Amino acid sequence: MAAEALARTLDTAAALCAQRGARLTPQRRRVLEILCRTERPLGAYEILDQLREGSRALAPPTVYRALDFLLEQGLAHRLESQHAFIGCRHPGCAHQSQFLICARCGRVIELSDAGVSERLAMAARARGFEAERPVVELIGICAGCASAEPAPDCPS
Amino acid sequence: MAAEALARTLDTAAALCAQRGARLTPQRRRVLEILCRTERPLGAYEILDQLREGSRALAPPTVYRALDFLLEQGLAHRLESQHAFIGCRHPGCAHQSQFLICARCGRVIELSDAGVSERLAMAARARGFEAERPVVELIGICAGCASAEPAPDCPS
DNA sequence: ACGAGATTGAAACATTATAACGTTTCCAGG
DNA sequence: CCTGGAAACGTTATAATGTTTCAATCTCGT
Ligand SMILES: [Zn+2]
Ligand SMILES: [Zn+2]
Ligand SMILES: [Zn+2]
Ligand SMILES: [Zn+2]
Repeated sequence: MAAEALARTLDTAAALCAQRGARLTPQRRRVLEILCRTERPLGAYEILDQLREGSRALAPPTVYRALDFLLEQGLAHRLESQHAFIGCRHPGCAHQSQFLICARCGRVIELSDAGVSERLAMAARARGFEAERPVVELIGICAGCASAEPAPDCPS
Repeated sequence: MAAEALARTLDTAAALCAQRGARLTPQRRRVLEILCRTERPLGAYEILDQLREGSRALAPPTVYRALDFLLEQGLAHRLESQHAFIGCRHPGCAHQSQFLICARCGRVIELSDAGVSERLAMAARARGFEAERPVVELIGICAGCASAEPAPDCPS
């Protein structure tokens, strides 16, 4: 994420937390910044490595606690299929997300497609199931990678 | 799964594999049986524990290899949000599944809702994204648990 | 029988995540 | 200003999940 957009995202996050009485401490803010600065999703231990830059010795719970907070506040998302985390692309707006995850370049597109959410809700309701936490992730090939690469059946 | 249904599922699996030239070895068959006999999804190490009953000392790769085979053949599914595996409820029929996972009792309903699949495909296609492996899991409360328990806002 | 390829056994290792416990920091009320 | 309770943080150890590696064995077509 570009520097300006990053600053704006962090400001939005701070405002949201203030408004909710939640504390976006320096450490949590730092984790959010690391997440948002990166295009790709990051594993907890990758975040930890970046947090440690500057010779501080931090342990796994530190980063997992910060992530729990960010997930609760809707400032970050967990990609279950990747065991990784990503900064939310539109924090504040309550949203059910779907993720398009490129298996080649690792980039992620965060959607909030109402049609998909509705269909899922319908399917669940029809079985008397009350959905609380949807996990919708499509692993595949993004537009950029599809055009940059030869077709799957192209003779090299 | 009841004994009869289990036997039928295993026979179907054997027939499918034979037809494809894939080898449903005793070990793989045993893992499939463990998966299908159980209502709930099972972690790899839970399966391993059951495989070991009879004092054999098996290592993790044994069960992961069997699971890889079953996943490839569409005889089992992996629940990404649970780090667990489940036997397919309708093997043979090519299908994209969605899973309703009860957070209370652990039971799983495997859907193959065409409307959901289509909506997802549309949303992806609109972004030039070619989905290869969909992960759709709704965590929530199943009908049985909802009726058995007091409402969330019920004063105890 | 022979050999290529698939399957299995076994040990070590890598990665991801949490439990448990103590300390520090923050903030509201006295 | 004190002070007590809650939230946040530090630290160690450990649980849970998944992979690499290499050697031994089995299967099947020739
Ligand atoms: Zn989001
Ligand atoms: Zn890509
Ligand atoms: Zn299935
Ligand atoms: Zn239930």
